[in-house]
Amino acid sequence: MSDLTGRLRRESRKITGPRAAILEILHAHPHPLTSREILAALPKDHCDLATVYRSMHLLETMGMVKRYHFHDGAARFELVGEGDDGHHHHLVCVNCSGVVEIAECFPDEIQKRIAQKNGYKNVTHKLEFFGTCPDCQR
Amino acid sequence: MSDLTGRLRRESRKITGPRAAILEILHAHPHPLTSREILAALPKDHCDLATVYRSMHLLETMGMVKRYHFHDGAARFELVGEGDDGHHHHLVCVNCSGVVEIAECFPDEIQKRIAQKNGYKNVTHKLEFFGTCPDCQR
DNA sequence: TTCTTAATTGCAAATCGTTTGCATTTACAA
DNA sequence: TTGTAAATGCAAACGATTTGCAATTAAGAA
Ligand SMILES: [Mn+2]
Ligand SMILES: [Mn+2]
Ligand SMILES: [Zn+2]
Ligand SMILES: [Zn+2]
Repeated sequence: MSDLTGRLRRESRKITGPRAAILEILHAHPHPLTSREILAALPKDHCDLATVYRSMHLLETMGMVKRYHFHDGAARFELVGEGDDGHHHHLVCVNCSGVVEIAECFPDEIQKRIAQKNGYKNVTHKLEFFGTCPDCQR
Repeated sequence: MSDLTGRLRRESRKITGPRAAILEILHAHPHPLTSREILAALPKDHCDLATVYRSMHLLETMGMVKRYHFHDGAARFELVGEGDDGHHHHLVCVNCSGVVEIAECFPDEIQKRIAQKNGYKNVTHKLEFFGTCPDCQR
């Protein structure tokens, strides 16, 4: 947690109450959360939704959180470890929205081939899996 | 094109001016288009944006178009061939938004393994590649 | 510790993509 | 030709996100 605030300080950003609280929430949650969910999880409902949005934007540009998009329109955020680049994928239940973290990734050789074949540089990917979780299969 | 109207008729949906025009546009464009882009491409600007949205919704539930999400918030649509299920992916330039159609797909064995390991059924995936296209590399 | 100031916040209004209610029009089968 | 369900236009409603602005505050300097 102190390493998180350290990263903020290093870029001359203030360590404010809302930010510390948001980082706590993200730290305590293993899965992507929407800005609204973060706000709801915040103790004492003490900051504005706009502040959550602004915080997520800042943390994202600092590489401290990753943004994900599942089936609904809302963005979801997950904390990224200090060294880690945070790249990974999810398996989402189309019925209950339950999320499973996935270790597998798109094969790098294939991605390299795609990049080269089309002359694109710095190619990355967004990949999410969708299906029906055990609980939702009747 | 007649097979498209046929699919509409088969479900007792009317073949209206706007719908025919929208199908023309989609047929003429090889890449995903936003509702707004479709409206702009429409001859004589003759239908309402709400009608485009309603049409895309209908065509999607009929399996005639596929919906995609790239980096911005807008949904994009592509026509699906009659027999085809339309599943495929794109390589999008993060600078100019140029799109390349990609033939490669996420390896099925790995997806099966992911599904089985987590007890999920009917697992599918959404996968898009992002990078810098040749023109945007200076 | 107090001062100074740029960074941050709350609040409300604005934006953007998308949806919806409703009165009016229209495709098309009988 | 006619009856009727389906489709449309228009404007208002929506949900997520952004932004302008005046008031507040963290944190380095003095
Ligand atoms: Mn995750
Ligand atoms: Mn395509
Ligand atoms: Zn990956
Ligand atoms: Zn695929």
